[in-house]
Amino acid sequence: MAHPAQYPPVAVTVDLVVLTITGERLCALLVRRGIEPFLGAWALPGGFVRPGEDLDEAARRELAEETGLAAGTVHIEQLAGYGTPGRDPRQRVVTLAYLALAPDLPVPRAGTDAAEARWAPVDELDPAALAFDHAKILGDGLERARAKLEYSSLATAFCPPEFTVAELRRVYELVWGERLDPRNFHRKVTGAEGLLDATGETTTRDGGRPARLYRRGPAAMLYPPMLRSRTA
Amino acid sequence: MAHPAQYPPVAVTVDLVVLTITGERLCALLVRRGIEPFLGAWALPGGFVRPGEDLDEAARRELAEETGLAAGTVHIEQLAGYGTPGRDPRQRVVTLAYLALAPDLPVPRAGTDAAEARWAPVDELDPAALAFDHAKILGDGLERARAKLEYSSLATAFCPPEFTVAELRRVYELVWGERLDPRNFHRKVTGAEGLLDATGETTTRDGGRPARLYRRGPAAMLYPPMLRSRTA
DNA sequence: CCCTGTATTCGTCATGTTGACGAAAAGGCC
DNA sequence: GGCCTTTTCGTCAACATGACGAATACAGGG
Repeated sequence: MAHPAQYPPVAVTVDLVVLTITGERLCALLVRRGIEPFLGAWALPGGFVRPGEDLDEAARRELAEETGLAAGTVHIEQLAGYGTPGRDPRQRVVTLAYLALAPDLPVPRAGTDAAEARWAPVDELDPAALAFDHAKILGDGLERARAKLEYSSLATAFCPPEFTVAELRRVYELVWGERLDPRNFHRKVTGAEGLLDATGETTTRDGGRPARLYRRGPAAMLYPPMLRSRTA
Repeated sequence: MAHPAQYPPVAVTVDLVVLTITGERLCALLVRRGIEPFLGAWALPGGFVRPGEDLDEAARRELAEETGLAAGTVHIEQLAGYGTPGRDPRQRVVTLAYLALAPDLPVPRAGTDAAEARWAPVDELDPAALAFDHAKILGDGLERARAKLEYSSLATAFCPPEFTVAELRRVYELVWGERLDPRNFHRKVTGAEGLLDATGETTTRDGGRPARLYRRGPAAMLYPPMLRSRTA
């Protein structure tokens, strides 16, 4: 390992793939760039890692800045690193992408560096319009989220603190873009140990027969996994 | 996004978790550090990303330098980024860790910056003795490998080009540290579509009845997954 | 106040997969 | 030839899944 000083400096940033479900759509948080390069283009929220700041810390700070969201209520995890030379025309920039999942959020506020922010439905978004290599990062984030729904309790991160089985099912349906049988889904998730904690309350906000309300259970993993239909 | 120049430079490195199976053990490649800090301590192989070099490219280059191995025969994938301030006492260093899996390899040669290199059995390795935060990186790499055996064809990356079902089974047993029933394992992997391509040849190198030889099939994913026994 | 519509929740049944284990096949070795 | 080893093929109960019927429990409208 040679001494670092011989190499030109590299800037390190974090970028966020923030996903939420608003109404009937899976949406990603985008900000409109207020500076060059890609001035005016839509991009993932993000920013430079500050001196003395941990990577996770930087990601949580950026999330709070862009969404005004307390970090306690959102799930956040590292996604991957991207550092292809030339991905930022200004200089060498290596970015650590993070995946954040949140329940239905209010309209995002514009951050300090972003002229504007919006929730973009992922299925009607033109990936080529995104700045930098953010289309690839967003795609990787979506794939990670889709895959993790299978074997983890990640889907509950899209739900408010108390939710019904039907609301959880809609998370799966919207993220996977696939319809699931309500009865089999109900049997599966209520049978999975540690996934759901019943509150004892019910709600009729979905119409029809009152549905039991649940909270996130202690289990992080879903066993046995809930497998997507393979159309192989 | 503010301009990068206002922040002090950050060095970017790649570190490698290289795993192989030698004889009856799962081993990780370690190098003894020839310079400060942690002079004389064991560490994961790695080095600085060069200007104009992609991250994956840097990982493959380091792998080749440390093992003398053609990149074609080993599986390599990005693991995670680590950038906690102070993880390198010299300056701020963000590292991108990569996971590499290889079939049984010759004794590694010492790299340019490493005084010495060895295959360390992971089950009798003192994690606290590793330099930097390499114990955590190694642990994350092991967990990634263990998890990916479940739902991918990754185990074949530990095998030579032609292998028997029993050899593939031993990969699972050594990585998971768990014994698997030979008959059920055989049924599972020979039934998994696209996982194995029969060569038509057989071998008796494992003793006993001649075993059919297979090559890696086209499938990257293993469906349905092979689940570890949950001792929950 | 009853009737209808809607969504949840509980069952049933055929099908496929897993885990545990018996037993035959096919070589090496003495 | 007899024995040992390991692979490979079957069997069977337990379990999970997919498809679907049916009862339950509310809201809303006449």
